[in-house]
Amino acid sequence: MYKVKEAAELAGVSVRTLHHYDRMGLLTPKKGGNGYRYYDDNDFIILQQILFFKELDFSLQKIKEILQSPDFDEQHALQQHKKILLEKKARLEKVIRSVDQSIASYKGGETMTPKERFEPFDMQKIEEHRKKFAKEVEQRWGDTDAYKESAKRTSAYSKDDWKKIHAENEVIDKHLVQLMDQEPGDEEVQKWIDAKRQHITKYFYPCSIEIFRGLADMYVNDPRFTNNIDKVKQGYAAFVSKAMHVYCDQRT
Amino acid sequence: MYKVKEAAELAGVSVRTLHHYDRMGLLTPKKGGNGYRYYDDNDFIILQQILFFKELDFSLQKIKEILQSPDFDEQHALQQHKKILLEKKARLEKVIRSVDQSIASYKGGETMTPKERFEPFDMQKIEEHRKKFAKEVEQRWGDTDAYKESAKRTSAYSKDDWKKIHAENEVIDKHLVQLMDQEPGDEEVQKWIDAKRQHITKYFYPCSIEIFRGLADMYVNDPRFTNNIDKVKQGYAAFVSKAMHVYCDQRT
DNA sequence: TATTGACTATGACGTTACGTCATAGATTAT
DNA sequence: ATAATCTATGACGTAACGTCATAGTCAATA
Repeated sequence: MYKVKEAAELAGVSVRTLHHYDRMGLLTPKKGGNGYRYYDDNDFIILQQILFFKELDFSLQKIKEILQSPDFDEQHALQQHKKILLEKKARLEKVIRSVDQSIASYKGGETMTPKERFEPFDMQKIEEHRKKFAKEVEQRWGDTDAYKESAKRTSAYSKDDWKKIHAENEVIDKHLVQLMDQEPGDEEVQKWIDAKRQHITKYFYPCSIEIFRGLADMYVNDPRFTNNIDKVKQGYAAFVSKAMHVYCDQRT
Repeated sequence: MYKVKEAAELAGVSVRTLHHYDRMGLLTPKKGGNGYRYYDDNDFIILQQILFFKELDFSLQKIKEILQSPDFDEQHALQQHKKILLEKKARLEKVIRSVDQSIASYKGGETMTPKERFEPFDMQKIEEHRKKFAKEVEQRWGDTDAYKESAKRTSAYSKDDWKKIHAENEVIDKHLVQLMDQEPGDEEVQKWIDAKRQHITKYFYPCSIEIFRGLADMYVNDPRFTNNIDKVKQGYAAFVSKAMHVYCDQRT
């Protein structure tokens, strides 16, 4: 039988935390006539379980559900939770790479312009764009397996994966830049535009014509995106956008 | 000149977010006679900078400092911030491995007992223990370089690092188990106890005699820890604890 | 035994970055 | 002119406690 402070010290948490758990009905120790909380061995076991799931980054609400529902599918919950953690990690890795690039820019010489600050984010913009459409898709077709699949895929790339993705994209851009004197409807141009779409489909999500057209618009309408793309070559954004529209028109 | 909603949509944030930034003085657009907020190109540049640093996981307060202090050492801030991110990532990876182990335990057969739930956490317990001491150390010697160094080290291990650390530890345990019929003060035993201390020093923190003694006590007093250690062999925790005490006694 | 110091309880506000109403005035479209 | 849409401000809600503030309880000391 330990009183709060002792119990808290043994478990390595704060007194306030135990108060909190008590109040929310997560861990309710016996109470003496004086109103004091007394923690016994059983309470400690529960507390350990709480801390366990907390380590796994579950919310206290979820933990309450887990510990208080005897038929809770813990296995499934863990699987689900792992996915979330992997997504978190992927996001973190993106962020770290961005910071790295920022640092590198500094070392490379003069201060970054505001525009340059956004360079590492081209792929993120694509992601944002996808999410917008994904919301619509979700509302239209619900939480289909295909949709889930694509959503899963995008958040599992490693550092090296991203490098590869970027590299492949550069190849496509290089070819298209060399074709900028051609008509947007030129066969060669259209071949590479198709490659662009395949690239997105392969690494991000099934890029439907609708979505592709949306991307084309974004290329010229979103200044952040335009600037980014035009870095490849002046006027490249407009050219690609036109070519993409031709591509989409041919397929509807 | 865009009104809030339009501006919000262009930037991909909510109207409430822009209200919020305005109120906290982070992004204050021009206001019309009707009290409406009007965002111009310059506001968008600022907003982009805000979003950039937000991606980097800075708090809005920090962002305000960065954007409003002309002599802010952005370079240094980025370096510092990267460290924090790497620590975050390391913690995340720990958690993911823990979840993996939990899942594996399920697949390995019967349901986990509460005790077994804590198995993956031996290293974390060591970490907790270190933190306790670290706090004292910090109060005694302040934020010294040596302390910072050791703190940095522990949160930078990769998946593979941990594997190696575990493997090395197992080797030590294996040898000690085979020496369990010897006296705790036996020379061979003491050699491996020293190896144990070196192991901790190498991978975690300079393991002083004081701290090592604390660990010895923990081995037998913290049931979570004891159970974990006794999995190696029944009675192993007590044996190691005794041997560690002998080791420490010899050195004070 | 009275007092002091350590501990306990409850209550309530603070934190972060907004989300989500609620209320009310302004603008725009029909 | 009326309705639909947009805008503003204000205020409460969120997660998991931290941090007082106030007041009662317990154990040791003078």
